[in-house]
Amino acid sequence: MLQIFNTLTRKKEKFEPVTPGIVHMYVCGPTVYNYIHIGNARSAIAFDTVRRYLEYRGYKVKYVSNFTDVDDKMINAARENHTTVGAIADKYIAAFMQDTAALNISSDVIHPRATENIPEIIDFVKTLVDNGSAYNVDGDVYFRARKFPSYGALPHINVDQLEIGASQHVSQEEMAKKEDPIDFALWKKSKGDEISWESPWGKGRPGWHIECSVMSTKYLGKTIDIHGGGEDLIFPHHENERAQSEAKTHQTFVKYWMHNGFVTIGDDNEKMSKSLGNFITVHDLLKHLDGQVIRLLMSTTHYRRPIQYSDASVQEAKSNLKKLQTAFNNLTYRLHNAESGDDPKTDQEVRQIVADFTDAMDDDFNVQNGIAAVYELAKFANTYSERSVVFQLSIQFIINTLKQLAGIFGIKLEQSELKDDEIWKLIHERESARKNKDFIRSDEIREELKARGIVLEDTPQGTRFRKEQQ
RNA sequence: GGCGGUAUAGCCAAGUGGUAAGGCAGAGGUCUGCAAAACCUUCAUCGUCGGUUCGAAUCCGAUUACCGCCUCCA
Repeated sequence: MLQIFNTLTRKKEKFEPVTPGIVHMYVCGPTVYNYIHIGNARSAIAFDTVRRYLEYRGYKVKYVSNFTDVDDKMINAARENHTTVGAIADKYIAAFMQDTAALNISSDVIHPRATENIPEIIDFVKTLVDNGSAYNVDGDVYFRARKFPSYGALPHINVDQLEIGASQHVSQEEMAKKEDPIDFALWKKSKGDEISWESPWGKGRPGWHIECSVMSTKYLGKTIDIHGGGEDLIFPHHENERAQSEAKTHQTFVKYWMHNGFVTIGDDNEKMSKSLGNFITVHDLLKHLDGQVIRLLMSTTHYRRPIQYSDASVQEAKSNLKKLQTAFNNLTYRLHNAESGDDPKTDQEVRQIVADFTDAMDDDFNVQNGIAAVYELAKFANTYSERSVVFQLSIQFIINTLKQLAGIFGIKLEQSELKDDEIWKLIHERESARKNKDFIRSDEIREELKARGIVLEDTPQGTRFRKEQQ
């Protein structure tokens, strides 16, 4: 039985989607005014891993993740670069697609943009104004938060105990306009020449929270199964989404709220964020690091725990990735020297490991126990592939299983191929040199190939090769 | 000030009452022409203090430290 920790109830709950067999999930995406940093990547990876596991469990998943492509930061970025908000968005959305592809995040995602849903946003806000949930003050529209009975339930806060302006991000003018300090903007009046749209309240643009409510309900329906994002979004962003959505539809907005922990960095494990300026972009990281390493590091940390990003954690992920690839290579190599048929006892042991994996992952995506099962399978694979007699079908079964389970973590296991004839010649030359006990020549060849990134390994079944990763 | 999270070996980390999974790094070994890879062995009493219990990392109380949120944030 799959259980998910719901931020709203702070409990693990049995997962039962609204429609049996189908999961509707929405994950808050980035504001596209810069390259994404590894904190953004963490969120995308965490929920992509959730998605892959749900699919493994047989669910069909419809996945929506937005791009916030208009807000103060977008406007400032456009101004600084003497270009348009749209151009900034296009540039960084393209970069986002590249970066997330390198992290092997599924591309089967609907990516709506706020600016492409303006009429729907205006309609949504209009409904809230009409039913008394929101009010217009001279072109700015605010939501009456206190009027929503359960306001504060998601973040578990008592509205009266909020320290007004604690984060020091709200201007005096804005405070003066609101009926109540906790009210939040649905629609922002245009300040002169900045990007804007016509609306019943004059020229303006959407507030931040409204886009997610609009796009979530538009693409996935009034009640969705999973809504995800970083834990910094719990309040106010997700609480505001919940309030405004339910004030409009009078139905539960989200069944399971899921929030991922932060990526921390530095000796004091400080949260990585764009505003703190301590961020590493995925774009830069990929220049010298295999995306699969980052993927493994992040998908094997439980989504609610912080990830300490450091040289040590990257190194560990590198080693572990290599471990998986090696086990896969060892098996694949041995496939050529296997007896036909299968070995039921081996298959049974593999199935047991898969059962352990599933048990772990069913428990709120307990990936540490899940990956432990995968490492056990890798060890089992290595031991098996060194047996004197192995069976093709069993090897193939282990390969398929290893590939499938690693795939849930976003790790692609593929057979490396050597297309270069010259390299093959050298490998064959070395084999005959070894037969003639000409170890000087054979070591020479091994060194030469190593310098070209190809490592040779001698086994009882012959010489095998692998490409050395960077 | 309010709310929440975390504290387990050098590092990452599992574990919700019965005498501490797994991984990385380290050490020793097997295998190998030498290697590589793999495999085997080895490496902690769970922040501190007190309590409950036959028995606690696990429950209760207190305490300390670090991190996060309180309308920019994944």
